[in-house]
Amino acid sequence: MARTSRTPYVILGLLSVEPMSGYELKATIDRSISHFWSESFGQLYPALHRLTDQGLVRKEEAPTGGRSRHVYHITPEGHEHLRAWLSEPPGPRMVRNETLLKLFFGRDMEPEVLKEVLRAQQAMARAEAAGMEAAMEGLRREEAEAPELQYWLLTLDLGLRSARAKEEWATAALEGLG
Amino acid sequence: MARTSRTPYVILGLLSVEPMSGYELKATIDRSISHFWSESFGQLYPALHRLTDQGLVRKEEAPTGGRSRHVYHITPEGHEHLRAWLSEPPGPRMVRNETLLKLFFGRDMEPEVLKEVLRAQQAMARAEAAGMEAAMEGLRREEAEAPELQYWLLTLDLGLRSARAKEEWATAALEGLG
DNA sequence: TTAGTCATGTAAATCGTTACATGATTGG
DNA sequence: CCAATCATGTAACGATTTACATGACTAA
Repeated sequence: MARTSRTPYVILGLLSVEPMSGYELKATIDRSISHFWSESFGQLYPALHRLTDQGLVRKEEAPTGGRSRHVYHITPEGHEHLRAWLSEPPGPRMVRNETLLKLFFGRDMEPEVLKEVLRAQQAMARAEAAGMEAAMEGLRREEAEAPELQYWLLTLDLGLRSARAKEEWATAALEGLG
Repeated sequence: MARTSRTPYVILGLLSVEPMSGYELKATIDRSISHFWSESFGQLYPALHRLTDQGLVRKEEAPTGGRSRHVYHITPEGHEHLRAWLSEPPGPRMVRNETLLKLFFGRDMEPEVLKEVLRAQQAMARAEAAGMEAAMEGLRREEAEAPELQYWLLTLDLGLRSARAKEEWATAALEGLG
């Protein structure tokens, strides 16, 4: 559990790029920052209400036909709030890696199971790296004019390098196990 | 939040190496798996009680003078339970990286603040890599005979490679920003 | 004597996921 | 007509941290 939820900041950040509905926020999160962040509707909708009460976002009714739809806009105070958070140095990440936890106790695993876990990690890392590369290419093509492009690429680049490191690690580990 | 807590498995895993008290479990976690896992007393003590009720660990009174102390031993059923969990393929990790979240919104940051964040990441990654190397050397020296050695080194090796990847990423990013 | 460490525990508060509930629209 | 998608929300449950409470032993 984080001492304070980051959900409001994710919302403010995304709304600073473009006004959106809660549903669209969820879709955007899943599409563009899912490699390092996730949110559920159960967090998003209540957070949007709180942000509205605090005057950090403004709600606008924008129904599609008879289908209700609320588009949220960031307010100047909201933008200020976002910038204040961005200026704070990020605290120490909370680390919880279940795969490493299992490997740490690898002595109690069947050698074949252990190798399978590593092969799975290797394959996943390879796929992840390919995904990052594809996403980077896609961004460069489709968002060539976006002023945020370099920042978005930055996050993908760490994902790519991490995935490659993980793949090399799994490969080396499998070799080491014979 | 994880659907089901991993705390009991961490406990079983560590107790499979050596019987320990709750306090020692916490110290061991902080010392040897802190680079990929953490637990708090608020989780550990209740979990130890539950595990005792389930017969997966056995409690033994081992006071130090007038200071109460409970040493927990893993039972055969506990070991079975641990092995069953280890055989399950690890699920997809939940990803939440606050630093990347901030960088994603880097357009709203002062360029100097952004660079400072990256330099801090670079320094942290360098220190982390050095720490991993030191820990690996330490393990190789002090736990040379431990049958778990190669598994422990495995987790440190991923930490080392990831730290290096991060350092290279931060360096490249700083160059890219001019 | 006092700070630090060893040692065990609980309560409050919050965070976050999952499941559920509801209803309109669109495309096959 | 039916499934998928768009759209908004709540309730229940479990996970986790933080703060608090208590007390003994140890070394400066």
